[in-house]
Amino acid sequence: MLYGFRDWQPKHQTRERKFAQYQIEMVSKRTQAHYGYDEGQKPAPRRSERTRKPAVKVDQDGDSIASSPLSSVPSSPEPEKKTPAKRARANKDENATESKPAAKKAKTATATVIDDRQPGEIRYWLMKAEPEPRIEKGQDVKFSIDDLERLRTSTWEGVRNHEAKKNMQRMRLGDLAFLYHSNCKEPGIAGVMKICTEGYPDFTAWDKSHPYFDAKTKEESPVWHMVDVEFERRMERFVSLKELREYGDKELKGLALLRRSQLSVSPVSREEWEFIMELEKKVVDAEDS
DNA sequence: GCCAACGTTGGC
DNA sequence: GCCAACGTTGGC
Repeated sequence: MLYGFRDWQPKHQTRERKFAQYQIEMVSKRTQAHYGYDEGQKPAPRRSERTRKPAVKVDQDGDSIASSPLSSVPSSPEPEKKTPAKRARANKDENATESKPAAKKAKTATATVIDDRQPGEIRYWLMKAEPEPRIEKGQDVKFSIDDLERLRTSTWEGVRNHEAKKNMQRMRLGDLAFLYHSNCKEPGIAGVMKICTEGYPDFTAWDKSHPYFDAKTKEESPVWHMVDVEFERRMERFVSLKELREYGDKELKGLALLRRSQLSVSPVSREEWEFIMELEKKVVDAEDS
């Protein structure tokens, strides 16, 4: 398993070395290829478990750590958007929440984010992908539950919104996420995935040929981060946005997907997660979809 | 294709 | 720091 880029020292370490700092168990081929990972040298699983500090410092827009070692971040680095991004185009809200007041300070100081997760606690997320073909810089950025089922694991690159990135940085190994189909004929939840690496720099951001290239960022000081995800299962039945909205003023009143529709990576509370899992089991009439 | 809701940019 | 113009997301 990858434990993230906490100790990453961008200027002094080779890519291979950086990669070796991870604990690897289930990592997408793309990540393996990028960091020169070789099966034969798989590091022994580090059980030491990461010790998490109670509080972390993150700059206001959640960037935390981008230019400095992640050490101060509770978790991992930040994610990004788009390759899979294909997945949803980025989100924008990040800054929204961090908002201006915070932003101002951020430049000069860091805001403290409390990592109040209990030991062993799992958190839940929703990540948007675009299942229908869309060409960006000559490449099709579509990504659906079918693709993930075939690949088994995938990077989740391409997120170019700070708030979404921050959410990815808060992810921990073993967290679960809904794969949501967006910007398509029938938007809704298509499957469940497991987070299999914590955040690390999104290497597509400095790849000129990549659809999600961001000319303003550099490998020496990554701004965007991503995670790797693992296919868990398809939903037993597709749970559409329309159906979720039926509970928008009740059980799912606080669901970020409904309240912040432009955020591509958003949190789901345990109650919301369990409610949606129950919804999945419900038998629906064809016309009811 | 339309358009609402935001986010970003840049002039002042 | 304000705010108009513009760009993007994403449902419909």
